[in-house]
Amino acid sequence: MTSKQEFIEKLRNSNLRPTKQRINICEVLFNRDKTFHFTINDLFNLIKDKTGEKVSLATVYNTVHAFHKKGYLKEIPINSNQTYFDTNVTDHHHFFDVKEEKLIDLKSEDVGPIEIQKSIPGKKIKSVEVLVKLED
Amino acid sequence: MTSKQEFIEKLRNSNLRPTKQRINICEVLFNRDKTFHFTINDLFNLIKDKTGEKVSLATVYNTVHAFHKKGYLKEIPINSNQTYFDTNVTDHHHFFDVKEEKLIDLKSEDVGPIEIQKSIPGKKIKSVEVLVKLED
DNA sequence: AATCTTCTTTAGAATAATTATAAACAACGA
DNA sequence: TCGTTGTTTATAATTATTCTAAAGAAGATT
Ligand SMILES: [Mn+2]
Ligand SMILES: [Mn+2]
Ligand SMILES: [Zn+2]
Ligand SMILES: [Zn+2]
Repeated sequence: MTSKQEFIEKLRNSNLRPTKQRINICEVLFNRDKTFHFTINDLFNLIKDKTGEKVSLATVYNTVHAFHKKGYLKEIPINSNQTYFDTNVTDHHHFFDVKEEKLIDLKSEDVGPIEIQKSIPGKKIKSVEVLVKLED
Repeated sequence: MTSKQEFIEKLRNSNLRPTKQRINICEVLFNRDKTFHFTINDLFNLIKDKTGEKVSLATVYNTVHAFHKKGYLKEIPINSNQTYFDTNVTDHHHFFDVKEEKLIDLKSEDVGPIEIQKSIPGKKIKSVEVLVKLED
């Protein structure tokens, strides 16, 4: 499988040695067709389910944060008791289904360009994110 | 002072009896010119500073959540270790100065109307919020 | 005002997400 | 293979938030 080499590359780029545990984490994170929105706990449970091997929670946290720092994962701002991450690291917006606690990607076309008409001296814009909360 | 009557009204509308502690909380929350962005801890410390009286942390949490439920406070979605609230409960967007950890209001005109061109069957839009992160 | 009922305050305990620790272990390069 | 450096893991620590229950205050009733 070619993907394992990609995982190793991602890990090396993040200054992480490619260990069995980290490859398993990559398997769950990146071996999928569509974007993946998750909490650390989601990921932790999926690793055991999908690979049959357990990885410690500390390793999951550490690896996710290394990927986040490197830019392989995005953190989505939501007020929840858990932090949400996203494998889609491009600039994009979200629906958040409050009841289901699920994130859904919005394409840029779904929202349109956002022009910020205000600026703060000495500061520049790092990101612009739209969060659309959904209810029943 | 007329404001005390307003505080009592807000408290009653929130199904809270107007106690000394809650009036002090209102004093810090609502007796100001411009919008106030805060964490529970900010508020907790300001109460002691500005009124000279201490209110227990539990009471601050309870009162803030009652106001939030009633719609007198807004919760701002940010990934921080603490939850941010806002006395400006109108629909509006924010700058977030990542370094200073400070929120700044954006007027609707500063962002322009946002038209969401996608919908999810059975769900309706509850809110649309833009968060613009600022860096140096 | 005295009394009764219901709500409130508070200190402290409980909970839960995240981070830190340090000892056993694994990857890497020589 | 050996030595070095990075990694895993169980477990403890930290921290924001919520819960608990006893003592106190507010509101209603007389
Ligand atoms: Mn996404
Ligand atoms: Mn605001
Ligand atoms: Zn991170
Ligand atoms: Zn709330």
